[in-house]
Amino acid sequence: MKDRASKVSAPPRPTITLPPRSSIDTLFTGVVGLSPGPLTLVSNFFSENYADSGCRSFSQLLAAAIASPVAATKMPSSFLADNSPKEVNSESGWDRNLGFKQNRPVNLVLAHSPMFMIPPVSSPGFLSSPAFFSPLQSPFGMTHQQALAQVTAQAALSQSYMHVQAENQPSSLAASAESLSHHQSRASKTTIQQKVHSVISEPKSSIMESSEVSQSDGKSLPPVAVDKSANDGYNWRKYGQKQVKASEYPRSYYKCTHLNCPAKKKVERNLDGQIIEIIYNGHHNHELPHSNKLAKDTIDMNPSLDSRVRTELGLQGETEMNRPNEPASSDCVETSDETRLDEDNNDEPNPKKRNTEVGTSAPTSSHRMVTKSRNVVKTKSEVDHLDDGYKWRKYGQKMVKGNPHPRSYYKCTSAGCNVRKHVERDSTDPKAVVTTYEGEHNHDIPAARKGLVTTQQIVMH
DNA sequence: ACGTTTTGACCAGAA
DNA sequence: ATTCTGGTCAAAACG
Repeated sequence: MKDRASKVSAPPRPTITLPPRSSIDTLFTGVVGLSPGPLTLVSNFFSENYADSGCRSFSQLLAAAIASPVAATKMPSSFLADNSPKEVNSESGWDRNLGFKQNRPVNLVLAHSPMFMIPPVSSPGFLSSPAFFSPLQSPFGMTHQQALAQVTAQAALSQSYMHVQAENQPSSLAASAESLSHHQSRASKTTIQQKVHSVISEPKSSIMESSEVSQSDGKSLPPVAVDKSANDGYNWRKYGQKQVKASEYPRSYYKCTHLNCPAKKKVERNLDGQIIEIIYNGHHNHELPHSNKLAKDTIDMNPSLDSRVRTELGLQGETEMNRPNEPASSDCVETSDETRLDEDNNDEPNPKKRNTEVGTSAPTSSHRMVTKSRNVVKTKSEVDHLDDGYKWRKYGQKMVKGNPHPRSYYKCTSAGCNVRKHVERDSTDPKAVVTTYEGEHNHDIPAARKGLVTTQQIVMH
C-alpha cells in the first residue's frame, strides 16, 4: 500500500521577479526613521568601529572583528553569542534597533539569506543557539542583539567555510554541502526543509575516496575518507528520480535507511554529477551510524583537522546538540582571494523598505557568497521565497525600469494581518531574488507550515 | 541472497 | 472537471 499520507508537500513556490542590483544596498543603508535590519546594524557597527582599520569590505570587517581579540573586545558582549537581551552601545550604532520589532520576519531573513552559511561543526553553540534557530523554535522571540550576533557569526563562519570550499577538491565540496545542509537539519528542532544551493562536483565513479584538504596556513591535512554516498554521516536509499519542471536537472529522492527514520532528502545533480541542490526534509530519529561515528572520532583525535574540515566531512555528529550555548567559533575567519562577501553598492533605496531579505531562496546579487573557485557557477532557477512559513497572496506586479523582470507584491493571507512583502528578481541574475518585508505579522507562522520552513539556502556563485 | 538503484506508473494536490 | 506537476511506489535490474 502506498504511503500517501507521508507525502511531503513543498511550500508553494510562486513565480517572483528579480531585483535590480541597485536595490540591494538598502540592506545596509537602512532607511532613516525606520527600523534597520540586522544587516544594517552590523554594517553600521563595523563601519564605525573599523573605519580606520583599512578594512573595506563587509567580509573583511567581519573577519577583522571576529578574528582579532582586540576587535572582539570592542563588540558588545551580546554580539557573539549572548542571547540575553541587553542594551547596546550607542556609539557603535547598536542603539538603532529601537524600532526593531521582534515580531517581524527579520529572523527569516537571517535564516534564509544565502550569504550566511553555517558550518555545522565549527560552532556547535552557534548552531543550537536560540538565536540561530529562532525562526523555527520561536519565530518572534529573537532580539535585535540576537539577530546581530547571528548575522555576524554566520557571516564569519561562512567566510571560513567558503574558504575551505574554494580550496578543496570537488569531492570534498560534495561532502561538505550535504553535510552542511544535513547538520543544520539535525540541529534544528522541527521538521524542516533545507536547501543547499551549490555546484559541487561529485564524480560517480567512486564511493569512497581520500581527500586532502589544505589549510589556510599551507599545512596539508591528512587524507580523510569521505563516503560520498552518505557523506553526511547517514545512510540513504534512493527511492525515486524525476525530472521536475522547477529544475533543469533530474531530482533524486532519498530516504534514510534507518528503521522508521522519517528523514528524506532530495538531490539535484547536473549532467556532470555536480550537486545543484539538496533539500532535507524531516529529522533523523537516531544517532549517526556507528561507522560514521568512528570516522568522526578519527577526526576529533587529529588536531590538524580543524573544525572546518569536520564541517567538510559532515561528521560533527551530535556535538552541537550537547553544547547548546557556546559562543560561535571565532578562530575560523579567514579571508581568501577566492572567497568574498560580495557587496554591491547602489543608490536606489526603497523608501518603503523596512526589512529586506536577501535571497530568500536564491543567490542574490549583493550579499551572496561569491566563490571564484573552480566549481562555480550555476544558480538555482527555482524560487521559493514563500518558504518563510507564512501564507501569501499575490496582489500586484510591476515592471521597473532597468529590470527586465517584473516586481511582485504579496500580502499575508492571515486575517487582520497587514504584512506585505515585495519580491524582486535581479536584473542580471534571473535566479536571484530579494524579498522586502513591510509590516509586522500579528500572528504566528501557521502551524501546518512551521515544519516546512526553509531555513538555509547556500549558494556558491 | 540481499541491499540498492532504476524507472515507469500511480496518486494527490495545485492550477 | 481537467490538466499539470511533484512525490512515491514497486517490480525489475544491478552489484
